[in-house]
Amino acid sequence: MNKRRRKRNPRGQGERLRGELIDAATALLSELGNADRLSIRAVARRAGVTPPSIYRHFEDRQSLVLAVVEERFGEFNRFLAEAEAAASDPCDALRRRCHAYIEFAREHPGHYRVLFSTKVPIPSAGTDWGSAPSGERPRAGAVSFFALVEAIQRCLDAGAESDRDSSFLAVELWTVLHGVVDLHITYPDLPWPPAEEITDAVRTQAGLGKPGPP
Amino acid sequence: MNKRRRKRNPRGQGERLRGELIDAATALLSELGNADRLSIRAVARRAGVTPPSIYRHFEDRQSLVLAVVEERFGEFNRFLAEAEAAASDPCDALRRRCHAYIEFAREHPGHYRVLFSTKVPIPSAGTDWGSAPSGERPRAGAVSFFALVEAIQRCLDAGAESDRDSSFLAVELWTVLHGVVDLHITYPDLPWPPAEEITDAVRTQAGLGKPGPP
DNA sequence: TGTACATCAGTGAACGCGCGTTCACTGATGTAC
DNA sequence: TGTACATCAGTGAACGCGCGTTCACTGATGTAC
Repeated sequence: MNKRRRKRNPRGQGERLRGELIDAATALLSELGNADRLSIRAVARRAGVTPPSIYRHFEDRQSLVLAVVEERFGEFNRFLAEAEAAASDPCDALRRRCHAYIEFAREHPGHYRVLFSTKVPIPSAGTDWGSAPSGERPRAGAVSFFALVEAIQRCLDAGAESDRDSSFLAVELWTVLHGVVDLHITYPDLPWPPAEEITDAVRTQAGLGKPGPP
Repeated sequence: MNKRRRKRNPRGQGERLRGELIDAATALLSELGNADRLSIRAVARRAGVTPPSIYRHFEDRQSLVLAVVEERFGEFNRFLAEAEAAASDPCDALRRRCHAYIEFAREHPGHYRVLFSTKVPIPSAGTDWGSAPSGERPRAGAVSFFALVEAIQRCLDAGAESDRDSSFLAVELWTVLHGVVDLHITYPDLPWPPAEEITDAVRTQAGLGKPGPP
């Protein structure tokens, strides 16, 4: 394919390729929606580089995948936090957070799948079965859960009326958010009502629609 | 591994292997939770047979996978329908249907994932990329959706009070059911409240908890 | 009852593929003198 | 200002693997006579 030999980065700038590899892997992951299928060789092709050059920047395939996933999780959490910024009150902030959740999944379905439908250590594409270090990664997904708990608690503190605590409500809401976006990904052709309408319905039914009387 | 040569089925009984292959594939799929990773060779090993013998019963890998998935879908739908049998009224039937949904996913997480988190034509494990016949299969998942719509309609007909129609309510409920079981699979170690409690909360908040006044 | 033979369920060897990973290497860039 | 040299980002060839699929075959089972 790419006959031209890559113009090498100047000395001391070797880190630049690392970024390009992560970008290439990100793009591929977005198309594949599955960390399993992300191969070293495909990333190398996409980045215009030979496979062995990846090993200068990542110990092995697993490390590359983890680096990419880590970045996506960061982006996801930042995107949701920023969505709250323009809110007028805690319940509005929660609404915006939920809508941002849906928007992220709609814009990046492949990444969403990798983040929230992949069991932790992420198994391998090629040959290397059997090594299953039970890593730290469930935490990464949990970060966004705890952010949701806090957002809900602020609604309750502002007077929203519910007979459940923030933790239960967060599970309820996360569940419906995940359910709606994940089913959209699996069955894009069913005649869905807008995802926001479904989650709004659950959110308001649960008593988190608006702050209490002033 | 299995040095002993398989005792061949008697003439005219060749179909028996077909069943054993589906059983082997079912067991593997349950462990893998991912149709991609189901390989012809692994199924053959599990069934105690050589890989080429599979081609006497299935045209290719894809056909084998589809046959297995079809069977699991049938089992799933039957299980939910049977759960309604002992119900005292339509709302109780709906409750039982929801709980059965959760139970199936809890008992067969791998199968659940294949059924409800795999985009339709099911891509391949080995080499054969590029062929993407946009099959008939979204329908299979949709069957269980329409059964849910009908179960909800029976609740409304029996007097349950809701300001939404059965179709919207079905989406709402399916969403929370899928969300809760799927997140349990991805994050089994989070301190979840019982799945039934979450879906019951949404179901009753939506007005489907009990039939209306007699 | 005995034998020749057709059937057909399953085998064994081989193919070409993409994969992860290793190794010794190349050759432009920057630095020391 | 000019030259020898160390650095190190990236290459090219090779490995052994499991995969899907093909092909010609084997040999026990049942049937025809």
